[in-house]
Amino acid sequence: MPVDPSLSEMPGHLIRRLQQQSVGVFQERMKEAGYDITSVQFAALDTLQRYPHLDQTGLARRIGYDRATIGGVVRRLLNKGLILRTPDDQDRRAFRLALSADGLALLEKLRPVVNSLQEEILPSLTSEERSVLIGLMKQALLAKQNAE
Amino acid sequence: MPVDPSLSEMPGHLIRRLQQQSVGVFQERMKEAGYDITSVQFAALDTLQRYPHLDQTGLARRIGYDRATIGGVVRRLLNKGLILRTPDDQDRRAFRLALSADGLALLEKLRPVVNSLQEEILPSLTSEERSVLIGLMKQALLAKQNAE
DNA sequence: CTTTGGTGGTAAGTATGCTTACTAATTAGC
DNA sequence: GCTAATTAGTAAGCATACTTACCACCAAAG
Repeated sequence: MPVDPSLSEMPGHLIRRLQQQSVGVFQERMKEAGYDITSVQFAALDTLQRYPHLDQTGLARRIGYDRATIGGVVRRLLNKGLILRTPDDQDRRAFRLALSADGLALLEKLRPVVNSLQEEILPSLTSEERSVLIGLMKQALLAKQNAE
Repeated sequence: MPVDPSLSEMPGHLIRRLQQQSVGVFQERMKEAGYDITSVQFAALDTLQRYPHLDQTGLARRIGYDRATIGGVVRRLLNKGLILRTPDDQDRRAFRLALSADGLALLEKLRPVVNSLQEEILPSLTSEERSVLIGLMKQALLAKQNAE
């Protein structure tokens, strides 16, 4: 029983549904594993480990968030004690972000959970199909990034 | 310059980025055309035209929203005068939803805009690639729906 | 050195989306 | 026919995400 013939053909609708399921799988697995972390928060932690010198705007750009949105994410991660926020020496408007010891420890525990959950996001796809899908999604995104 | 090698390989992250771009394209084109309608609201209007007898929960199920979320969408569409909400004869808990005359007229004007915008959501993909991507997304979603 | 433009961060407002909890009403079980 | 389990809708709370507007500050232009 297809949802709606017309809507179900629209990429925008399909993407939205996939996003819902993706977030749902992530939250479910995290909850099962006993962690209280969203996919957005994981992306922030992961990025801060790889790029420790980022300020908030840099972090937002790198993961693709809005400057305003990242404020809330950073605040919640600060409240959980997972990151540190120190004023920039050169620029008194900016704050440099870094993982705390707790944040680093948590991140390393999260990685295997996150990695194993990736396959569940796209169930019923063979690994070839999954690779094709990932490749196509990257292609669609890259064009956008180059356009700016 | 890829964003982050690891994150950029994760379907969940790619899906989220695609969703952002999809919504962004939709809002941009709608704003240009002079309409104040979100993609979610369009999906609701479209579905109500095809299934006029739906109540809120039925509408939510059909498009894939949460029961709680649809309440806000319905309220905003009501405020704009685009839909009608009448108590159900058989079930005094439920409300039947239908397009208003304004809603129907607006929907017909929106369709061409929405249809032409679908291709922009996945730029730099050939129509074959787009078809493959849509097919794979549908496949990944169908499995989920069958599982419930 | 000052004015002007751009940038970092926050605040407020709007719109999804979820969970949990609640009320009211319906249905199923006995 | 009454109780128990479901269901429709709302409310409250949390977490994205966006826009616009604002303040503080930096950087370039004259």
